[in-house]
Amino acid sequence: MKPQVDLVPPPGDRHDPSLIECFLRVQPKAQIDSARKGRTLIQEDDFADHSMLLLEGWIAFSKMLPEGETQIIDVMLPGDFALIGAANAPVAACSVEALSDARFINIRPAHANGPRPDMARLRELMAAEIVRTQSRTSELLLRMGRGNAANRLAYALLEFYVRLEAIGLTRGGRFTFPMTQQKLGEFTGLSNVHVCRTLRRFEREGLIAWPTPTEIDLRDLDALCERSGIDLTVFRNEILARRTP
Amino acid sequence: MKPQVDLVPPPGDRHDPSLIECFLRVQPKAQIDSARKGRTLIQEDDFADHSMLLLEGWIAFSKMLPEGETQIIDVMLPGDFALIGAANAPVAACSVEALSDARFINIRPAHANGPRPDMARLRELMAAEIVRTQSRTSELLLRMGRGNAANRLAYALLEFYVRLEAIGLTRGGRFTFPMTQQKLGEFTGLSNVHVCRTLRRFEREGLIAWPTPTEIDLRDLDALCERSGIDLTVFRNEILARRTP
DNA sequence: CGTTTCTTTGAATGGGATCAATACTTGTGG
DNA sequence: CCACAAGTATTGATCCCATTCAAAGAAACG
Repeated sequence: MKPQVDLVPPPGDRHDPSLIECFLRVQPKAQIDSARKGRTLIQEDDFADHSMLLLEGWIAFSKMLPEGETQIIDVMLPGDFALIGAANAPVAACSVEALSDARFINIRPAHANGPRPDMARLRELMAAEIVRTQSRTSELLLRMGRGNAANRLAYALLEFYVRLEAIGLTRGGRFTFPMTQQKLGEFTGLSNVHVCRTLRRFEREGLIAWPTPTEIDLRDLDALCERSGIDLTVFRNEILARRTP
Repeated sequence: MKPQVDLVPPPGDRHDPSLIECFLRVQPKAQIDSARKGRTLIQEDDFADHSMLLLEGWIAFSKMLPEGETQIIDVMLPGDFALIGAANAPVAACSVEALSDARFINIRPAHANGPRPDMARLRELMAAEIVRTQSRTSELLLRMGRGNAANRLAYALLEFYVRLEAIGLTRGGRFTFPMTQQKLGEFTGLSNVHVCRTLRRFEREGLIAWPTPTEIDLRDLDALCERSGIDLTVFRNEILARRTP
């Protein structure tokens, strides 16, 4: 696995420190955990009062109806922060599962709520990450309630693309995509069958391509934006960290 | 309008201070704003770096697709706290609209991030509120992706009931309900027509009743739980503040 | 008391689910 | 290295839930 240094820009680079940098400065001895693909880290309704910082890999938050129907609520990508529980709300709303091999840090409540100025700075960055998580979930919920299959899938693909591009994990419109069509259906609220149909249509229309089984290539961003009802500039402004305020 | 004292339990009552009490202790001179029913307080994509504390009334957070289709993301009830933006993420993901006459306080970022212990306590309560908001949104998203009309509507009604009961705004299964069927459709991702049909079916089956046009009465909580796939005990534990940890 | 907004009900349409069958991958152990 | 199993992708056929369109009551409101 790659070292976490990937997420830390070279010194001298003029930028706001990332949440990870900031946290590691506050808690230099934080323990780094890892999980293999498919591993469930937390079960819905389990006790949990902590947060999570993802260093590497993809992680899904999901919920299930009594009959077993599953919905993925959010996907964490490298560098992301997520509130799972809090001291006064110590119940995990979602199950947490590794969609790929992953490395992460668990943040205990006491690790961020102290009086020191560097912790205050850390909290600012955490608050911003929470706002962006809420933005993503809102966009997804909007399309779950009001969009059709093409709208939802175009949105999902663009969301992954924009977020991965911001951390340098794309080449052109191409990126590693570790989700099966089943999982993509759980994210978009569609059956695996209809995910397949809709993606094949996108492919026939030249919107996307599958260069390898584990990669995807967005070939027509404008068309995908149009289908998903997204304005890329506005969208980036909403869900990406701004490095130079 | 009622005084904010409604939300502050009588002295001598053994309990954890609510977020509102805690905030008013930290910022006693905070300005209280009010808005009439139907008023839009914030527009999607507007600048916003603050949070909101609702003292009285119902407030909706919503998003819109380019064609105008609207989805309500979350509804705030009296006593609720919501993160709208942050210093490092100063964009509102949602529009904010008063569903009834409402009174609220805007919380600036600097008002909660200081080193004082009472602010640390306030942040603990804020973090818990954010976790519960995420829980609600996750439950809604789950049903938006995987539930049918009956499931979604039963969930929505139960969510309002459980939250209102916790703050003493119900009598039996009965409570004031200021949303039109149109708005309820925007919350559950259904057309107003289908909301009407499904609610009438609930009524015929004895699950609910409309004692007055602005009130609703949940007459069979067990049946509503079964339709929505909710276990009331677990659900309360997830979305309600615990007053005696 | 007229006007707007909201609710209610019917009929027709359609998008996506489900069921089913076949290929294609990937991984495992003999 | 191959045989087999398990998971994943693809495509067709059918069905059903919810949308849309339409029109008429009912309630709220100035």
